[in-house]
Amino acid sequence: MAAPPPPPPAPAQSSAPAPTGPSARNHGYSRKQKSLGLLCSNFLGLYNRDGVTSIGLDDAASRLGVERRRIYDIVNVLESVGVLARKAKNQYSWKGFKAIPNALQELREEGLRENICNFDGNEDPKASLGLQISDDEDDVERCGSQQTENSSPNLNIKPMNPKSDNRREKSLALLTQNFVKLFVCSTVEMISLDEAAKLLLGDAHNASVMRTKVRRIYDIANVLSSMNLIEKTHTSDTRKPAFKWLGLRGKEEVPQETKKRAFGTDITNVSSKRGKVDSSIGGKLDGQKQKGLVGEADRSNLEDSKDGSKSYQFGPFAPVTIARAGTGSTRKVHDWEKLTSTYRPQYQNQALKDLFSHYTEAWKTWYSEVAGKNPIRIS
DNA sequence: ACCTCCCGCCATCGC
DNA sequence: GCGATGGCGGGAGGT
Repeated sequence: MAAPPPPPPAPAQSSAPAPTGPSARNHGYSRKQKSLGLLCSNFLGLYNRDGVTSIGLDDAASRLGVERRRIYDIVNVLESVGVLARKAKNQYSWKGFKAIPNALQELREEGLRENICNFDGNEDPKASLGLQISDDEDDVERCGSQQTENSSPNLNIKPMNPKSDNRREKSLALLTQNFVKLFVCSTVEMISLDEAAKLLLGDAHNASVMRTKVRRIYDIANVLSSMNLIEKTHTSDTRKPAFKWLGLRGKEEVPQETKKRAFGTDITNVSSKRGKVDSSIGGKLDGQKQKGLVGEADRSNLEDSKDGSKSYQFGPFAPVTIARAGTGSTRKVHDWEKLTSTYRPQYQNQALKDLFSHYTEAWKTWYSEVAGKNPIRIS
């Protein structure tokens, strides 16, 4: 792989238990520091900048201090929404957030074509959602097995043979796309976890299958929420976990970071083993209040952005402040059609770049401090 | 006790 | 045969 930057005592991919140096401190280990969402935020912070066109998985893994397996996870969902495109083995090309609108548009069209949509939040979704969500096991009857295959340019994973199609069918990427279609193709703004699970799996006749899929949904949701495409919440009534679509608009309300898990508010996934904390790195991070690199930069930029009197709309990273636009209580924010056409153009504006450069600057600063004085090098 | 979801084993794929 | 991918679910942290 590339010259491994000295920083993170490289958590061995999956080798020996890497005896965490001097007895791990007290700032005990916390899963939050290793969430997929956080990892994704860091990943984006690392690569979302000018000049980055190609991303090497090994490079990403070592920079982020995680094993490849985790990189595959985020890369798969990022690819599903167009941010990345597989180029070759170990190589992905960075498309950036500006590619999201198109990707979503395509997913939408695809979904409409497949007749996935139009279910109303309240009704029994399964009925209307014609998702090609065959449940495994007896799924052999994959519908069309290719629907996803022939459209989206970068949403796709190569054309596979019918056999591997089976695998593809259960892939995180497909699940992600279908999950997104749920929102993009309908007018619902919020979908509860189990609703989503059912929609994406058909009625889980099998509890274990369901549990597994739910795990996947959590995975997906974590990265999507780190991009602010969705927000984790819970149904007002039942309090059941749910996901709110933020899509290309902003949020209208600050997602209280105080919530259980505030993705993108902490930095790094440095240590590796569960139950361990890299004393050196972890400690420093701790001390430096690695907080908010992403989340905050994000938010603060919102400020900067408002200055950006330039009429530009924020995308996934929409500043909370700005997003307040339609404070209407009952906004069924889903004029997708309008949104896409409206946002697409603006997406490629300078302001967005500024926002991210600021954002990455913060990361860089932290990185060089914590990780050792070495500047970041993008492959 | 239930919810979340990290972790890494191991089946597959592609060469 | 081998490295790259990534499905999958055990089980531990979080609430």
